[in-house]
Amino acid sequence: MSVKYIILGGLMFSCSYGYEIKSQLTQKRFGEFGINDGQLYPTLKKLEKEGLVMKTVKHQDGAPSRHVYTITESGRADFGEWLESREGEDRAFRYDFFRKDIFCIKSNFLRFLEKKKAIEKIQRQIETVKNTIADLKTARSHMVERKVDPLHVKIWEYGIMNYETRLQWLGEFLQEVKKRRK
Amino acid sequence: MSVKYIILGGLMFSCSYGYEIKSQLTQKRFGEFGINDGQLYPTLKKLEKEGLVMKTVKHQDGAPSRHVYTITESGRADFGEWLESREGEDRAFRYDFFRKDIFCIKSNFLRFLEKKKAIEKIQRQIETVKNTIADLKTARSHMVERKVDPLHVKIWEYGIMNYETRLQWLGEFLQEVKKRRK
DNA sequence: CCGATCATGTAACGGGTTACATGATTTC
DNA sequence: GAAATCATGTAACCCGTTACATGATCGG
Repeated sequence: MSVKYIILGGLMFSCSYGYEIKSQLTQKRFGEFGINDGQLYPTLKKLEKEGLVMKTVKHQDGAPSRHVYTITESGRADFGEWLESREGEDRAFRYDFFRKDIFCIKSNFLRFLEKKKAIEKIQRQIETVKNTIADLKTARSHMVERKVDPLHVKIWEYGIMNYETRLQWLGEFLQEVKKRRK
Repeated sequence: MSVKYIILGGLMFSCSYGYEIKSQLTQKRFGEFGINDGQLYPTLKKLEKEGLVMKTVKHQDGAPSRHVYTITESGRADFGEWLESREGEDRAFRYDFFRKDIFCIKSNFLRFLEKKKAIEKIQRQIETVKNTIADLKTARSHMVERKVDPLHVKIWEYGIMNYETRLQWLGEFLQEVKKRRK
């Protein structure tokens, strides 16, 4: 469901076409954070069928045509409703990150791994997280350079804070594992 | 895929049956963090078909039979391989929480909401997070009382740390939004 | 001429959720 | 007598990913 509103939200700023939506997301967000084609194009079609967006084909000579989508009044209404609603902001989602964080799930079963291997696994994760933080910070300074809306920068900083928390916890967790005899 | 290994990992400790696996997860993890039937039972069947677990039906008089599953050697091997592997510990997952955190996604579009409503939304989220932290801390003290493995408590604490980071960020984010003119 | 970039799509699969379906016993 | 608990399952659906498929232009 979120992809629908990521697209619709993008079209709230200005009309656009599939390829641009995709590249804006991947460029802005540094790398893997994109929409895959297999979801992007069918979603756009579906939104059109539902009357939330309107398509106009823009022919270009010497280049493939662009299917430019514009958000309709009904699309704006749908988006506005979603934005205002509490959908997805519930307490029910509170344990999500446990279930979805495979490193956390594995951590619960660390006793089934030799101590040495367990320690190595945590240390590897620490390195990964350090790299992630570095990348996020690089992206952050690019955002500041490009004078991106400070609110968007602030949201990005939430990512950095999250990974810094993770790094701190990993350090504590590593000590806890090292303390164990077996 | 994670459900497979959550089940298999549980069976590494001791053999069990569907209903018990389910209630252990929901009880231990406080509430909504369970497996739904629609996934639990088919997964158990699939694991049996793959030879990773072995089923024995335990008749009880005056109660429905229990289908008790025991992990096989091949199941242990499969689980051990997964646990040792780096599967799911990648950098590729670094932006996951942005995409999957609907409050974050909405935050990017806050300009399309009246300032007053945006502030209310953030304040509501702050309340939700405060409640979540309180609940997680209650669960934590129950764990300590029940003398749960300190490693599991430490993993639980990661959840608490995460939500405390979120709370801190929300406070900063609220200030940022309040600063804006429109 | 090869690979990158621009541009659009479809088909198949996989994992998870919701809802549906059954039925016995125990507790209030 | 109703509701909760114990216990098992299926069917349909939704969202997302991977892989496949096409084709033109531009830069090296």
